[in-house]
Order: sequence, then structure tokens, then C-alpha cells
Amino acid sequence: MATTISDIARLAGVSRATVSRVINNPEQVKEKTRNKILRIMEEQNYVYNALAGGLSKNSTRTLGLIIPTITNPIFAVSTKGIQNAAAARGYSIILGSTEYAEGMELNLVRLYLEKRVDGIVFTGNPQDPRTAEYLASRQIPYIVTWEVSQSDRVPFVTFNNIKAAYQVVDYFISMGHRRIGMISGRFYETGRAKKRWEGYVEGLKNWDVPYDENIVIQKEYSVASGREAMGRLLRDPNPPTAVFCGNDILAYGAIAAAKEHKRSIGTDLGIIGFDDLEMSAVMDPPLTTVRIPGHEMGSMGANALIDIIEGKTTETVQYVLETDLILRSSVPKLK
Amino acid sequence: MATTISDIARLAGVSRATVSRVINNPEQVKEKTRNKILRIMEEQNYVYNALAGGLSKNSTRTLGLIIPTITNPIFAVSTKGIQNAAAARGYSIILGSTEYAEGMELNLVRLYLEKRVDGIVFTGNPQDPRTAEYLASRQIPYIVTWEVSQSDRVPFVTFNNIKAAYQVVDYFISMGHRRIGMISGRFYETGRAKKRWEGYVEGLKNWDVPYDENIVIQKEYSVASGREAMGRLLRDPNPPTAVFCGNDILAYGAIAAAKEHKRSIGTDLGIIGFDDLEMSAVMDPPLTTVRIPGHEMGSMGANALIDIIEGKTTETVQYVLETDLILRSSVPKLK
DNA sequence: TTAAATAATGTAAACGGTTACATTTATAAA
DNA sequence: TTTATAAATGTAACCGTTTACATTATTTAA
Repeated sequence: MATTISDIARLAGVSRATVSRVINNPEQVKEKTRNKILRIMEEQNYVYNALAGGLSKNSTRTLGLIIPTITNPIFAVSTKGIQNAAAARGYSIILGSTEYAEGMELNLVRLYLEKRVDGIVFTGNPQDPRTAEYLASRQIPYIVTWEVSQSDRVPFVTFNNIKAAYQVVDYFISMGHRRIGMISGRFYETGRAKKRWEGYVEGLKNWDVPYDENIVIQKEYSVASGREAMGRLLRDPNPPTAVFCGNDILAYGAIAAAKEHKRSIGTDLGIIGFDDLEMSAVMDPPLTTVRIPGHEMGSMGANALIDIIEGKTTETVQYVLETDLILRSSVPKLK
Repeated sequence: MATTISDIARLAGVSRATVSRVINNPEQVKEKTRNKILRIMEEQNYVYNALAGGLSKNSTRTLGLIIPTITNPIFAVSTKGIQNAAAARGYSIILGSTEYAEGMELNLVRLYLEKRVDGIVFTGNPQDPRTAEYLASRQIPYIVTWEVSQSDRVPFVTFNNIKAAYQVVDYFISMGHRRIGMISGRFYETGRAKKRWEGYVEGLKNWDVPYDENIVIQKEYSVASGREAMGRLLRDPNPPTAVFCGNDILAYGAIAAAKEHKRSIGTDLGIIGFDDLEMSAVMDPPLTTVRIPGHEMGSMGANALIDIIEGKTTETVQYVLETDLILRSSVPKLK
């Protein structure tokens, strides 16, 4: 039915090897022969079979990518970075999301191994201990992004979550705030959430501000959660004057809740987010937030991984990129 | 190196066929034998080779998905619908985005065919005429979502873009607006943008409101574009009192611009978006917008496609789902 | 018991490429 | 010319599965 390399070979009066060569190493075959074969492939609507090719070459030039959820636009930007870098080097990517569901991570890794991807890009460390075990017993290059990897055998490219959070607290303090709450992502869902919280705790400690668990709330990353959490904070007998949100999505919800409570963000209440999504600049008020190098992180990660796959390097990369606190108008100066 | 079915067979003292059966039709092999094989597979860390499997089965249980950009969260929701439905039927998906770049669509289709996906889900009709031609000459099931397909041989699942836009205009009129502008997506980038514009035009005509090209602007879908476009509209000598935005992202930018111009949305200026993203409800003011059935569209599309792949149907599905105009507070009543 | 029917397993070709090695053809040097 | 060398092509085994068909083992019925 579908034309194969053999059909083309027969039609062109050459061997399969020659056809294979025009596909993989065109310069090895005489121009005249090559053109003839190319023409016939065209005429026959030949489509290369990557399954067969991958099987015999033992390589698919494909990267597997695992993200938490496709729904949060911040992962779109690092994915784009990965996509671009991979494409530039002739690799394509398979994208899968765990949606924070138990077992999905392992499923995806299994799937990727079965499909014989050449390498895997993780968003954060593998969360499920079974995943780590599985990876260890099989043999596949992978890299973690968004976090420092747990083992120093595993390469990573990240930014400093702790430091970024620390700087947020610093900034709040510098603006005169002492009662600083936090709406965090769930620790068990992502290691990053915990790191940001650690940075927050450290920041407080550094300024001798007592940690008060009543004004730190763990919630899933969603607008609704942010709104709910902020509602609760504002009903506290001693409500915070400043709130650090674990990501911009939570911050959007927090902003909405604050308005419902007739609080005026940027004049009597401060909010800072994390990620710097496209929309954050047009929030009302424009949201002060931490800008992270998503695109760069993705492309550096993909390149490093491909280097490993192609044997171009033996060292384990450990990149830590810089973040920026983008000052806008959501934090008032208290006197 | 890697263990194969042959290794397992040898170790278990059975033939490859038997091992293959425990993978594909476990009930066909005697329990005792099966357990032994399963145990050995476990011990040897056996990983199924989907390339080899796909090659001989001539099926990969994989769907290729083409979206415009991963950056717009609205495509995340339909993708999720597709993902879920596919997973439920044992299919996995490969996701690729064109980023509206010339030639990417055809590239993706080529890639998917080479990888032997069982079917392709398009977001909108193939934009590039070469894609259509390519698809026609090869032989692969596909479905279009988000739009009515161009040929009645190709199945689609969509909502009525024209009607939804028409209703937006209707609503503006009912609120007393007569000067209604539009910030549209680019026609050449997506057919949907044009449809929405058509609905807008039709709506105006229906109420005998003259069409004024000075207050319709085509822009790429981005916050920055929305802002820019709205700025321009408001500088018009006879600015609109109501603006229909081709999607919510544009609307966010438009809201920001309106505020910069000291216009009060919901009291002296009306804005309506399209998509109903998660953030739209927490905009200030909450954005009136068209809710589209993204998730449902995705899952219905995937299911219909899989039905075709598995030969469970011969008819060409043509689903048109309903949209809802979600009334919030971004449109004032004019007297 | 034995024959017939059924269940379990094995055999071997096929899927569509790649590639080490061998052979043929063309080109350059003597 | 002849020979040495390089370029172009061919041969055939291999990659890891599946599956139609054949064979053997087990169960059931007579």
C-alpha cells in the first residue's frame, strides 16, 4: 500500500542501500542517480518510516518533555524555549503533562522509554520515588529544569527559587512592611513551592520578623485558590499588610479577593507574585512580580541534554540563572 | 544491551511469540507461564520497544495534535480535552505548535506522518494549501476542531464563531450601544478570526448600524496588541462606546489601555472578549466574554477521530457546540 | 480408553529501514 | 595501456516486534 524504500529502489533500478543513502547521506550518491531517486520518491508520495528508521538506527531524535500542567502559561514559555532549541538541532519533542496526578509521571516516563525518546526533560525533580528508581535502573539521559537536581549526577538548569523569594521579602521590608503573609503552592506537588517558602522564611528570619503560620497558606495553583486564600488572610484578626504569592495565578486571585474586601492594593496592601506572566503587567494595579528566565532555561536545558545524547560532553551541567524582581505598582510604601 | 523479548523468551524457556502474547493478549497464555514471564520481565527491567511494535502492527496508538501556539491558555483547555479522551482509549498524543509560522504546519504534518501517528487533530482548517494537498495525496485520518472544515469529506467539531460574535453585537445593542468597534485577530493567521468578524458585520447590519472600518483593527493575539489597538480606537475623533475583542488576551490589553486613557470600563465604555479564560473573571472589572466549549470540543474531536481510526464509524461527524455569553461587568447600559 | 475439540505454544516470515563489508565502476597516475 | 586509488553501488544481516499457521498438550465427550 504505502510506498517503501524497496519500491523506490525497484522503480529506480538500484538497491535499497542506495535509496537509504540519498535519505541520510545524499552526498554519497552520484548526482544523476540521486536526482532520479528523488524524483521517484516525489512521484510516489514516499513518506519515510521513522519507526523503522528509529529501530535500526537506535535513535529517534526525539525528546520527551514532562510538565506539570499545560494550563499554566508559564510552562508554555519554557516549553517554547525547549522546542526552539530542539528544532534547531533537528530534534522534535513529545509533550506530556502530569496535571499533578498521582502516577502520571511514571506513566509518562514509561511511555517515553517505550517510544525510545533519546532523552527526557523534567520540569522539577521527579516527584514520585518510583520514577527515580525506574530511571536509575534503565538507561536514559535526562535533565531537570526549574530546580536543582537531587543528585549531583543529574544535570540541571534552574534559577534560585530560594533567593528570589528571599528578595521578595527583602523588598517588602524595605517598603516598611513587617506583617508579611504568603500564599504558597502545595509542597507535595512541586519542590519549587517549598523552596520559595524556604526563601520566605529565611527572609523573615534575617530581619527578625517572627514567622506566623496563621498567615501562610498552602493552596493549589489556581485563581480560585488565590482568591480564597486571600479572603482568609484578610479575615485574620491581625491581617498582613503584604502578601507574597507563590505564582502570578495565585496573585490574580488574591487581587480579586482584596478588591472584594475593599482593600486598595498598592496603597494599603502589598502583593507580589512570581513568574511575570504576560498579563501581570496589565493587572490593576500592575503586579510587582519575580521574572524568571523561562525561555532561556528551556533552551539551555534542551541544548545541554542534546549534548549529552550526542556524546559532546561528559560533564554534568549545573546552571543557575538569574531572576529579576520587576517593580510595578502593587506594593505601597508604608511609613 | 537492552533486554528484548528474545532475551525474556530464552530466560523463560519459551518462544518469542509467547512473550509477545503476554504483552498483548495475556489471557491467551497459561497463568503459570504468564507469571513466570512477567517475573522475568520485571527482573530484567524489560522495556517494550514501541518502534518495533508499531512497525509490525502498523499502528502506534498515537495522535498528532497541531495547535497555533502553546502560549494562549485557551488552547490548553481543548488540548486537555483531547489528552483526556485519548488517554481513556489508550492513545497518547504528540503536541506541536505552529506559532503562526510559515511552513510549520506542513513540517508538523510531515513529521507526524513519518512517525506514523494514527490520526491528526487540527486546530482550525489547515492554513497552508500545501498541507491540504499533502494530506490528500497521503492517507491519514484527521479532524478539524474550532472551525467548520472546508470539505464535507473531513469531519469537524466546532462551535459557531459567527453566531457567537453576532450575539456579542446583539448584546451591545441591547445595552444601548451603537458605536461598536472591533479588535480582531489576523485573518490570515486563523480562519476563526475572520468568522468572528463576519458575525460582527452581520450583527451590525441586522440593526442597521453602519460598518466603519476606522474602528475595526486587525492585530496579532497578544496583550500588547490589544493595548495598542484600544489606544488607537480611543484616539478616534468619534471613538466607539463598545469594543468587541477577538479574544480575551486582546481584551486584557484593551482594558489596560482604556484605563490609561482614564476611561471607566463598565460605566462609560463597554468591552467584550472571547474565550472566557480563567483570569477573565478576576479582571477589573470582571470581563463579559464568550465562553466556548474548549474541553468538550477537544474530547469529542479525539473520540470521533479514534472512532474513524478504529473503523467504528463511516460517517463524517459534523458537530457544532453551543457557546455562552457570560455576562459580567464590563458593559455599561447606555441611556 | 480413545477420539474430538480446545487450549497453549512454537515456527518463521514480515514490518521498513540501516550499515559493515564486498564488489563494481570511474578516475588518476605511471 | 595498465595499475592503483577513489567513488559509487550492491549484498545481506540486523534492529525488536507481531501474527498466520502449524504443532503439541490438555480437556471433554462418548
